[in-house]
Amino acid sequence: MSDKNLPNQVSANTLRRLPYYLSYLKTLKNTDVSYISAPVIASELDLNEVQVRKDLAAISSVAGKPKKGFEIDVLINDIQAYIGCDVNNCGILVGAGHLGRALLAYSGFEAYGLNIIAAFDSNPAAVGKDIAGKSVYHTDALLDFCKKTPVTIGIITVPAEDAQEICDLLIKANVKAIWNFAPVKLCTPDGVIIQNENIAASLTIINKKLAEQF
Amino acid sequence: MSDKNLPNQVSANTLRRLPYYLSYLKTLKNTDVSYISAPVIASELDLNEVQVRKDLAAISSVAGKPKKGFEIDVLINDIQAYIGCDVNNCGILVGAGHLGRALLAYSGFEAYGLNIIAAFDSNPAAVGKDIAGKSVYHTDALLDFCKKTPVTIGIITVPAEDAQEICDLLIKANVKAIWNFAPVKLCTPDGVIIQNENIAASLTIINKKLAEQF
DNA sequence: GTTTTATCGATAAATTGATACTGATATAAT
DNA sequence: ATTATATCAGTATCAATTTATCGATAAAAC
Repeated sequence: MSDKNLPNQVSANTLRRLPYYLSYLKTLKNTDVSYISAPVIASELDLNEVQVRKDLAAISSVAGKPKKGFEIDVLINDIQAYIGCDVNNCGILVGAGHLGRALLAYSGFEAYGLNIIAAFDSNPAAVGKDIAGKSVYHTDALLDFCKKTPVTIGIITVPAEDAQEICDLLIKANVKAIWNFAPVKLCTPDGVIIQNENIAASLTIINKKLAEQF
Repeated sequence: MSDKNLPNQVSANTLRRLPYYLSYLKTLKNTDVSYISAPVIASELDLNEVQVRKDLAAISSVAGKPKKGFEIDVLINDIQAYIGCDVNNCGILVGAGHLGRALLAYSGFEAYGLNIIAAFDSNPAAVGKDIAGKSVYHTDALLDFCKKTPVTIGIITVPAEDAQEICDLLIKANVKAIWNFAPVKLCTPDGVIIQNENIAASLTIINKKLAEQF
């Protein structure tokens, strides 16, 4: 049973806020304060005080102390543990275009438990290259690669029209989760985790707000 | 007055779905069908039928026809217009690291009305380079640049600890919106639009789902 | 031309997430 | 030691979003 004393139904919104808490708490680590209260976090991060308390209660087993707040070090540890900083998932990336290369080179994912170990592309010009110390193989080699080295997370950075095909391939390769950067809904069997990253959506929101303002 | 016959309070969630509608509708353009119904879109995109209808009603002035649905071409046009594909916003990017370079090179933003015209970095090694035809200048030159060439959108891809400083600089340079890729809450005066892009959040969600499953 | 039916649009219900409120409690001040 | 107070945790309220229901209607079938 996956029974913990923490609620196992934390909303995606809460999850989204965790990295912000973490980043803020880390800025306090160098200072001399060792406790932080929910109202202070809330005002710094422009959130509601109760919301902060609920978020923290959901992911941390430690209780806050009246008049002082929460112990910063403990909070940092709990958030990191909850986020999965301690896990180590192997990932491969398919589509070594601009976006793909950037993600390959980006070093921030290790802090969130993801280790991208290789990339794949069907473009002969990309195959064989080395990006940030990671090799780019031909997509045809993907299945064999995953037989030898079990991969948990597949990252899709191919154009929208190719995304489903790559998705099918990744599922055949037995990945447990797919992180999809193409703006398309992928068809997947039950049990495979899909996380859509939607950069265009943010631009849409910006455009809308800009248009509203003027 | 910014009065249209469309509701001007479309939720962020709806906005987030629009790119998916658009991408799906475009796949139908090559086929021989010219009408699409809300139930079909819903099942393809794994959404609720009513939700699809509401989203479309919010952004399109055209009515759907019983037994047929919505005219695909009209929908595509309406979504594109709403998203702001037709606008042309000038953007600059600060922080020509891995992520920054990727965004510079990524060609998909034009389709959403954003044209990144230059990049800035304080690292001498990056200054002077050309990335995807766009020059990287020193951050010190940012203010002058924006005086000559008005910039609407500032993109922050610097490390978390430098983000606020760059944010202040961009505001001094009179940008109207800031697209922030650092996982920190930025302090800004009223009137400046902030859109946070939070790649770490997605990883958090994936990790959580993976942990739940096993 | 009439009937059947898929889909629409609108309204209502339910769910979810955010915010406000209240009593309890540990810390700090007197 | 006693009092005052900031903050916590839990409960209740409120707002927003999603989902369900229902009559109306245009297209298709007969």
